[in-house]
Amino acid sequence: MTGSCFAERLEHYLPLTDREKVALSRLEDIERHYRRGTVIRRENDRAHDIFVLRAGWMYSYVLLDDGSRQILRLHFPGDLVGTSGGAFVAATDSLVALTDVKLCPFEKGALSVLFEEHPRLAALLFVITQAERVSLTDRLASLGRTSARARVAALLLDTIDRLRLMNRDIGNSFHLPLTQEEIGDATGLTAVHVNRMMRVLVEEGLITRSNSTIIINDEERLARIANYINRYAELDTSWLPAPR
Amino acid sequence: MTGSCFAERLEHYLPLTDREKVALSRLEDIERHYRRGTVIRRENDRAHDIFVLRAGWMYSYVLLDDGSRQILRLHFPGDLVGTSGGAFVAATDSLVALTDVKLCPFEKGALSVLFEEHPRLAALLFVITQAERVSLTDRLASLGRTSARARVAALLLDTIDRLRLMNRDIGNSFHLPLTQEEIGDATGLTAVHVNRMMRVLVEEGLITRSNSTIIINDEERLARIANYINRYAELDTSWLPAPR
DNA sequence: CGACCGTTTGAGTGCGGTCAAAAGAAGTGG
DNA sequence: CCACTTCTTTTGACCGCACTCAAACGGTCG
Repeated sequence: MTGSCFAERLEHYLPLTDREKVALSRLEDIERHYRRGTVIRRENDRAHDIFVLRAGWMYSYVLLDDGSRQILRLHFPGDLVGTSGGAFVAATDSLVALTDVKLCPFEKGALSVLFEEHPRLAALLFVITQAERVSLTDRLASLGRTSARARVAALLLDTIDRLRLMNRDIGNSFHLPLTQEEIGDATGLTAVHVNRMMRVLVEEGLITRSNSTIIINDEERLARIANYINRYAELDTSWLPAPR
Repeated sequence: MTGSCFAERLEHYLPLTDREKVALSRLEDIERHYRRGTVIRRENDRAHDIFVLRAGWMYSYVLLDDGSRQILRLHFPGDLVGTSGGAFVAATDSLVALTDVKLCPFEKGALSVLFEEHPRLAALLFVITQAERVSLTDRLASLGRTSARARVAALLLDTIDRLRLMNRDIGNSFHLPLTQEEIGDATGLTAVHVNRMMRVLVEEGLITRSNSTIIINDEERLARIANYINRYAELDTSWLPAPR
């Protein structure tokens, strides 16, 4: 164990050298704890830092002029969070802790060292960023061209597949600490309609709910109605430079 | 002039060294021409190559099971196209030429050299990828939380701002070679409703149309109703490593 | 135990979709 | 260069999915 959560995630795609692991562990020198509901950073705040999410769930969102909210992405342990700070002086989105979280902030300048001394890690970072971009385009198609029922289904599937990345033995159920309001803000629906769609999925036997635990009964059929593709299974790392 | 279209784009953010320019020009060694309407690459094709778009417009899209199409992004001269190929063996989207185009394909392995020998360029590539990711999240909020009228307005504004990146003296008008069907597929609307919304924008005096030329009469008000932010104006390159 | 937040359900509305048809523009072949 | 076809735009009438508003119910945390 290197103690680096991010290294652990990256090793799913590629075995890392010791030097690389040490470099990555630098990003997690500082660990901070935040309570459920804490706003870690607001849109337009200065974006000095990027974060490694070590434990707990977060999400990023934007508020529109009319007061409505769009949740841009859920974040799970092992994720790099607030990466848009790498491109802009001011944060483009807000970050909230959905559960209690352990978060490791690092200055974006720390990436500079990575790019200079660890070209393979930098390239892997690029690959992962591309995968996230593709995941966003999947959601774009979901919001633009699929029904409310399909959007809710897609959110559930995306969530379980991403949880599986860091936790192999999840099976077909997981705890979902999102309110229906939040599911609505992620899928572009109202809380009321999310409720109805969840009930429909239950009635169709596709999922089961008890409290905030979701059981996915028929993953294949759910994926078909949601037009969902699991993008996280396999990345192409064949072209990366040699490790240092 | 280096002859590299991509280098020219990057110099808007950062003056490049001669060595860097030479490295970038490698990516444009091969230039191919395609006619308007040509499908350059289909979803699930092998994604060996990434492209520099030298001239003309393109777009990337996905088809859903029910036959509907979501246009994921428009591409303009100076853009890197098909970058998702960097992360996946098979293409995640299809690429089509909207006008006649000049396109420079390069193997994704060529990026490896960039990461090893030009850390600053690699980091700049990372920055630009992040900016594109943010642009996608803006569209996500647009599709998820804004009206049809606002979505069409946002598409027009995003287009003109991106054209301005490579062509300073565009003013407030541009030629839009998209059909209303295509605008619909980009904004998650039907062609019929796009037509209606365009007419509304004209009636409100916000834009003027003649043939396929768009004049933006009141950019500020249009941006307000569209909830639009120009993300391309300024990127934070302060943290990048030293050039080589 | 009460206050609060989230879930659930019902009734009615409206934005954007669907279907259809006609007019206009652009490409194609003789 | 014209006749024909096909694609695109435009407009009208109607429909339905998802939204709004409202109220009741249930869980949870001071």
